[in-house]
Amino acid sequence: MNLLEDTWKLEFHSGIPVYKQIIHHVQAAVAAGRLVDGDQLPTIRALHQQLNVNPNTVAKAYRELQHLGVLSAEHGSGCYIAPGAAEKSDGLSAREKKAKLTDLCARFAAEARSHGISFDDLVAQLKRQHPA
Amino acid sequence: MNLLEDTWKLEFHSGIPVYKQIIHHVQAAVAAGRLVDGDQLPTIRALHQQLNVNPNTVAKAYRELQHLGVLSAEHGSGCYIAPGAAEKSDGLSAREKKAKLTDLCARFAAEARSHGISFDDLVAQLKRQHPA
DNA sequence: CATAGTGTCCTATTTGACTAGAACACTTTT
DNA sequence: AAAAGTGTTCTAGTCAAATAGGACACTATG
Repeated sequence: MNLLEDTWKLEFHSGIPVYKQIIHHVQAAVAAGRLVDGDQLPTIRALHQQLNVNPNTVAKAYRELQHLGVLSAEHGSGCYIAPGAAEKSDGLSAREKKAKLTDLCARFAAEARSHGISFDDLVAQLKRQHPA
Repeated sequence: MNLLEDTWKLEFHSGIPVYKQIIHHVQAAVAAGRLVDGDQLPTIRALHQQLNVNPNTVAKAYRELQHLGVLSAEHGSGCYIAPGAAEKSDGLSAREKKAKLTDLCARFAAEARSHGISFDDLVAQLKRQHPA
């Protein structure tokens, strides 16, 4: 499979950082089974050229994916999907996951508001509780 | 009641902006009934002096509180709790609300993670869905 | 009317996240 | 060995949010 042939619709003005969008694309591909253990990912320079972003931005995304355990970067060779990467997500497709995420956020925000908790407090507390 | 006598433990290194902490303190006091309609809040300069923060930081908090409808600022006179401010929050005390918030965040994060949704996606989606 | 006290506005300064560019270090291939 | 291709690292540049400092406008009090 070749990620380069996909339509990576990066949204530069969505407020979501580009490097996180890249992460999300890869995670979705892994979750959907389009990328499996050992598959080689597009080169940092290849993605940088295709997406018109800085090589370092792609590198940051790959670095974080590496830290998440979904990819293994080998210096001088390339980046490959790490063994067991698919197990780090459930079997939902990207669309299903997005729908679930939207629903989850809606319920969460509604419950918080019903308790008189402000949205900002919510995010602040979430960040504080976040393990990593 | 006198807010100045309270222990306003501002956490400067918590990642939560100071002005939001001030907002939270006032909201908690209103929710707990320690502040009622017509009560005068500490002067911007008084709070600035007590908390060792810039007057403008306090002003920003008060401005936002005013926008939230919990306080009414009268130019040249002072800031007062707006009528009906208490109705904007439920009957929980600050401590109870905080406990509820912590619990809510924990359940939320756990559910998201069980679906393979990353924490950052969570926050990004929350922000996008947030009406205001 | 003058003075002191009040909220408001305008303009930096700081801080952190994000992105960018170039040089470096390692592997593979020839 | 040499060359090309790879990930890595270092040093800025950009932008927004948060904070800071001072000047302004209004009100109450004497």
